[in-house]
Amino acid sequence: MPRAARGIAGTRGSAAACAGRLRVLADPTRLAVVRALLRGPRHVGEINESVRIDPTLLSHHLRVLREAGLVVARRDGKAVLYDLPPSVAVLPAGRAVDLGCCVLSFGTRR
Amino acid sequence: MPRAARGIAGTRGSAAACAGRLRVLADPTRLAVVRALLRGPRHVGEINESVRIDPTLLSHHLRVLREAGLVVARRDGKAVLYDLPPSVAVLPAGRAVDLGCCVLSFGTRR
DNA sequence: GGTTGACATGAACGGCGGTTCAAGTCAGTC
DNA sequence: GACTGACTTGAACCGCCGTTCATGTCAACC
Repeated sequence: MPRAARGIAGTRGSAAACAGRLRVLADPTRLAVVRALLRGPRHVGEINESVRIDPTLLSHHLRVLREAGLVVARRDGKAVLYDLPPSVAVLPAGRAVDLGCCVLSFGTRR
Repeated sequence: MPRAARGIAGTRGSAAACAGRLRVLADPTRLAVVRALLRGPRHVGEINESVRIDPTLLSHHLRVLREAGLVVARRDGKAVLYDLPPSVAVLPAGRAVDLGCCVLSFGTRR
């Protein structure tokens, strides 16, 4: 288990947990994934149209996000559909994620 | 220069820059420092009353925050006073920091 | 049931980042 | 101007994290 996810599990609600979740998002790929999912559920292939990296690498990043509870996955036929769990997506719709300890909101542009 | 700060300097405004700034905050100590400064300027000694770590280590973290532009320092006699630059501290007063690419807001409790 | 397409998982490598230790700077005080 | 107090800087260690390569799984299709 990655350090960030383990930190979250072990210290839920503490400052360390907050830093742990931020650490999960402190990666361009994972941040791009979350921002893509803010616009709605996406298959892995669709996500990769945004981030454009080796699918294996994307899968690893998705695992980190999953273990941090920042995304959820479910099978959709041959593909897998990723989405933000209700606890993470907050108003204003498609513009912010709730990390529990803090809220990360993105600008109106883009 | 730390990777996070270098990433910011080299890719201002991009997703990588955003991730870089998040990475700077994705550390319990640095997060605690910023949260302490949200309540107003503090000397290093005062900051350390919040975070309780080796002063040398705190100094290193403060340097990372400085190089990321998330804090500013100025001499105050024998001590050094740290503060959030105006561009970073945003409304609601003492509750959020503006990273340029996104805004990080903290809950009302604590 | 074999094949293909779409992802996930495991192992291993390399580099960055947090920490520590030792030394340096800067400003007051005697 | 030596001394102390408050930080800062530099070098070095080492573990974690992002990446890659190789392999495994799961579902649809023929």
